[in-house]
Amino acid sequence: MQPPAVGVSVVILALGPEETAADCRDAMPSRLWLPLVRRVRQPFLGRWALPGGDLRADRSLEQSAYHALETTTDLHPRYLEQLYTFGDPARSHGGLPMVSIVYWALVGKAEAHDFTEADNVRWFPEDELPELAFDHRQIIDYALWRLRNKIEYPDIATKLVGDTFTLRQLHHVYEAITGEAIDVANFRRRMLLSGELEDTGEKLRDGRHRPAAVYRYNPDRSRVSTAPPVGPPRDAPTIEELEGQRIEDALSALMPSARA
Amino acid sequence: MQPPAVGVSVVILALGPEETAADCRDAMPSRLWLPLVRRVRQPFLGRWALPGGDLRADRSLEQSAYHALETTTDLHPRYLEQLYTFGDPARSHGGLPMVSIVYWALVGKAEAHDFTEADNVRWFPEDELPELAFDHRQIIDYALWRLRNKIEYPDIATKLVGDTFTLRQLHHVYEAITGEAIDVANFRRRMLLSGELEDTGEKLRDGRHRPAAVYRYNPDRSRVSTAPPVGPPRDAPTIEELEGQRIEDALSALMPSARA
DNA sequence: CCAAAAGTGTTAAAAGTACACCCATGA
DNA sequence: TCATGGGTGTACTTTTAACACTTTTGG
Repeated sequence: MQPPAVGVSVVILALGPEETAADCRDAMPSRLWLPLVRRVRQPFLGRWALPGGDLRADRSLEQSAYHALETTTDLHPRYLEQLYTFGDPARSHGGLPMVSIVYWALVGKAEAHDFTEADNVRWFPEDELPELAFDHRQIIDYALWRLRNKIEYPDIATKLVGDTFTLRQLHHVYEAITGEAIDVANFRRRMLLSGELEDTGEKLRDGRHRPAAVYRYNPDRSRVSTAPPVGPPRDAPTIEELEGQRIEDALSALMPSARA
Repeated sequence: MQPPAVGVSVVILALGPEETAADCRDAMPSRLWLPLVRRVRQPFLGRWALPGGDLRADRSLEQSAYHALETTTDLHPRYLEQLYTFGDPARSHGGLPMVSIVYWALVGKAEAHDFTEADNVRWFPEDELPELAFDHRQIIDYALWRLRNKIEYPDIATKLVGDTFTLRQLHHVYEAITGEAIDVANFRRRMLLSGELEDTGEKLRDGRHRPAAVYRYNPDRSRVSTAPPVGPPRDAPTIEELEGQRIEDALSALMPSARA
C-alpha cells in the first residue's frame, strides 16, 4: 500500500472593511474575510479552495506554508501557525489520497487591500462562503474556532490591525471575532494592564469626537510564559527570520509585487 | 525537488508505579513514564526513539497512529490526539528528509503494566530519558507541555488512572503532572462541582484509614462546549470506534498479544 | 449646548486560595 | 487512643462583570 501524497494549505484570515448596514447608518463591526483560489483541475474543477502548495524536502513546513501563501495571494502574514494535519482517505472524494498540513495565517487590515484580485483569487466573508472543494469548509471552521479560542492573547488580535491602532479599533477586532459585545471600559483596563500595549503618543481623530490614543503592540517579556515551552512546536525559522530572508530574496522571482 | 517521506509517531504517556524514596517512607506522587523503542537501523542505530510507523493511504492518520502504537508496544490508548507535525529538513540528521505526524496518547495505570517489555521496548521516567534519536527529545518535551496545559480538564486526568478511582488518586495525578502541591480540599470541591464525576457508591480502603468514595468519569453534556466546534479536528474514527473495529480484527495478524 | 466617543471610578458577584476543623477507620 | 487520610466549613483575596460618571472634541 502506497503512502499518500502530502501538501500544505493555508487558511488566511483578515479583517474586512467596515460595513454599513442598509437599515442603519452606524458602521457595523467588521467581519472576517479570507481569500480562496479557484481550482484548475479535477476533482472539484472550478470550485473554490484553500491556497496551497507542495512540500519540498529542503524547506521547513512553515516555509512551505509561507511560500504557498505568498505565491497564490501575494500576501505576507503577520502571524503563521500550524493548525492541524488532515489525512483521512475519505476526504479526497475522488482524488488521490492526500495528507494536508494546514497552517492558519493572519494578515493586517492594510495589507489585505493590496492583494492580487485575480480571476482565480477572491476574498469571501467568513459567513458567506461558497461551496468549497474537498473538506476545506471544515478546515476553515476549525481555523475560526482556533482563532476564537486564541483571541484572548493580545498579540493575536493586534495581528489583525495595522502596526498602530486605537483601543477602539482593537475593541472592534475582539467583538468581530468573538461575536459578542464586550464592555469597553473593562476591555480598556485589561488591555492596558496586560502591559503589552505601548502608547505611541499620537492621537487619532475619527469623527467629530475626542481623539483617541494610538498604541503599538509590544510584548512584555516579564510575564509568565503561557507560550510554548522549552521545546516549542517550532521546527522552522520564525516569521521574523523569514521576513529578513524575504527581503534578501526580494529580487528573486518569488515576489510579483514591487518592493525595493 | 522531491517531497519528503511521511511517517507517524506517538508519544505515549502513563503514570508510573508509586515510588518510595530512600530517605522517607511516604510514597511519593508517581511520575510520568513513557515507552521508547530501540532503533534497528541507521541513522541513530541503537538509540531510543518514539514508537512510529508508516502512513498508509487507506487509513486515517489517527488509525495509523493507533496501529503504530499497538504493534510496537501492545498498548491500547485511552486517549489519542494529534500533537503536531514536524518537518524541518534539518531534523533528520543524516537520514532522508522526513515529515513526522506526531500523536500523543494516554494509557491507564493498569494497562501500562502488561505491556511487552521486549528487548527493544523499554519504559523510562519522563525526567530520566536516555539520549534520543532525531529531535524526539523536543517532541516529548512538547507533548509534556501540552499535557500540563490540558490537565485542567478532568477528562484528561481520568485517562491516566483506571476506569474508577478515588479523589486521592486523581489528586496524585494532578500533582504528578503539574509538579506542584494542590490543596486537597479545594481540589475535591472543584472536581465534584465540575459535575463530571459520578459516585459509584463503592468505597476503597487504602491503608488503615477511612475508606474513600470511588468515582467514575462521566462527561457532563450540559456544560458549555470548550471542546472543538462543529468542524472538529477529527478526520477519523474515534477511539471508541477503533475499539470496536479492533475487536473484530483480533484474529488478524496485527496483534501479537493473545486476546479472544 | 449637544451628541458621541474617550477615558475613569465604584461596587457587587464570582471564583480562587488558605487553612482550621470534624469524622471514620484499623491498628 | 492515636495517627492518618476522608471530608466539610469558613474567612479572605483576587478576578470578573456591570454600569454610572466625567472629559474632550466638532458641529
